[in-house]
Amino acid sequence: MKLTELKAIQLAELFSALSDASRVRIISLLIEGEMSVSALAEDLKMTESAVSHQLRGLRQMHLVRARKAGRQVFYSLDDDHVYRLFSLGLDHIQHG
Amino acid sequence: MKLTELKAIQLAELFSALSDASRVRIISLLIEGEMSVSALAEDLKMTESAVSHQLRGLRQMHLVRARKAGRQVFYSLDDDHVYRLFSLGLDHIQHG
DNA sequence: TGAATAGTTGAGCAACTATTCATATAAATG
DNA sequence: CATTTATATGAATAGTTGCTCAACTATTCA
Repeated sequence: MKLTELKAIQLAELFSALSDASRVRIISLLIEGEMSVSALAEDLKMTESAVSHQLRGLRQMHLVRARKAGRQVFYSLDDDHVYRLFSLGLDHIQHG
Repeated sequence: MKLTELKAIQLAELFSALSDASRVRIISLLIEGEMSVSALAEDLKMTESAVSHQLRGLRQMHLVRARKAGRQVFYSLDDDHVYRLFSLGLDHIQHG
């Protein structure tokens, strides 16, 4: 499979979005359903600022989507590719 | 999906292995079949040292496997999870 | 055995990343 | 309007990563 340099970079960027344990845990929570920034922060025992910074990256990669409701922002998974990548990854680390 | 901290770290490490354009291009070449370090280096226009460093990481994550033949070392994909992660990733960046 | 070839490895450095802290914005509340 | 609450953002910093270079190991061949 011959990849253009551009596609290689884009693929690497996609996987980079999942290459940090904090982001992985954020995704794992969002698989259950949408959550606000502060709920994520509390659950993950991270500051809201740190969570917000990470969500920004995930948003830019179109892995999560934001819905504003009053002063809260609820995040959810943007499409099911994310969930499938996640499951495949789990398969690999479990019996790999 | 509630993840243990350990699994979150392992998942992040797996995706980290694919989070660099050089490694992505290495994988994309190995999808076609096994290749020696120097063949990879030539194809990717990287030094053999740089390729070798990257292959080490991929080996440690069990994404590639090494077969020694004389003084050459041929690398190939370790299992089909890699290919499937790769394809899903491509799906995402193409119509995501 | 000695020279050449294929690959690995460790140190060092530049570039990047994740977090914290302080500050800013925006919406609800009094 | 002023205050509080929820989130976002920029700068600073500590830690990580990917490359190069030099040195090393292992194998082949003369």
